[in-house]
Amino acid sequence: MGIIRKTKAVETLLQEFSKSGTAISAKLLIERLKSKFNKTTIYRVLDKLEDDGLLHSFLGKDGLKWYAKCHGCTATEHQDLHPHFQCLNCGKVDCLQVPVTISEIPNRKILVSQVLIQGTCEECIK
Amino acid sequence: MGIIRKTKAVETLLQEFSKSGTAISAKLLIERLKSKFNKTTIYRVLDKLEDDGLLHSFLGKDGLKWYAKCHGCTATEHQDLHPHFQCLNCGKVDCLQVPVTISEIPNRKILVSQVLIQGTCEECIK
DNA sequence: GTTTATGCAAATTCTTTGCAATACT
DNA sequence: AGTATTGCAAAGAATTTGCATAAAC
Repeated sequence: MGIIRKTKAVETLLQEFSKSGTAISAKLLIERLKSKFNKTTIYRVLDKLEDDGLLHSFLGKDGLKWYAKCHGCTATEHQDLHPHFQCLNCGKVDCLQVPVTISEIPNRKILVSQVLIQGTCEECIK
Repeated sequence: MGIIRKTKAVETLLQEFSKSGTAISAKLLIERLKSKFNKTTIYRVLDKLEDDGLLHSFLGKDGLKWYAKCHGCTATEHQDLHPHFQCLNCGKVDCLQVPVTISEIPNRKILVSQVLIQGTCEECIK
């Protein structure tokens, strides 16, 4: 909630997502930016960016929290439900734009759906 | 791997899954069975049951490991990829039998897919 | 100047490991 | 008897919290 201040940590993290295009785990970001920012800061900024609809998160089978850029989300509604693909060989997580169809479920209201597909990625399949 | 001994812990855990029909988190099982078994035992038995194709696991958005009974899996292949539904109100996780369609992804080999749908469950929607 | 973000250390939470004791076949 | 399982305590790993300092608006 609230306004996002354009601090160094916020800008740096947003840059990481812009230049990568894939999902990135909190752990990886902490490792990558440990000379510049404290891990607590990274966790807090990621959390805030998610709150404000700039990132969305999901848990990989590795138990780590992964973040990716949202496309068309707002602070109140996370619409960007694209599936994620995690390579079981190299661990990389990509955002996919393939459609996932989930039929209506009687008596239940669907708010969010999280699809994690696992397999072998483009690089590792070679 | 190896033969599953029908120990009390194994039998008790399998019973929990039989009588519930829903997915159950390791944490909940530990809480529920803490007078009978050590948490280490519960983690280890769940792990073994998964290895042997009797249970499968996934991570909820809560960061907890959830387990559910497999249908038609073997120790070598986990075929039971039904989606899970987690109620954001009461936290309960159900196994659903609705179909999920994921189209082929070029240059990638799909091995596993995990679908977690979140929303409001039958009870909480009333 | 006031509010919000940051860094550090410590605490939390879930899960795993080592090892001696116990139970299973 | 021999092997796998169990319990307990301690270790691990990721994340969160409290609080004083620093930066943003």
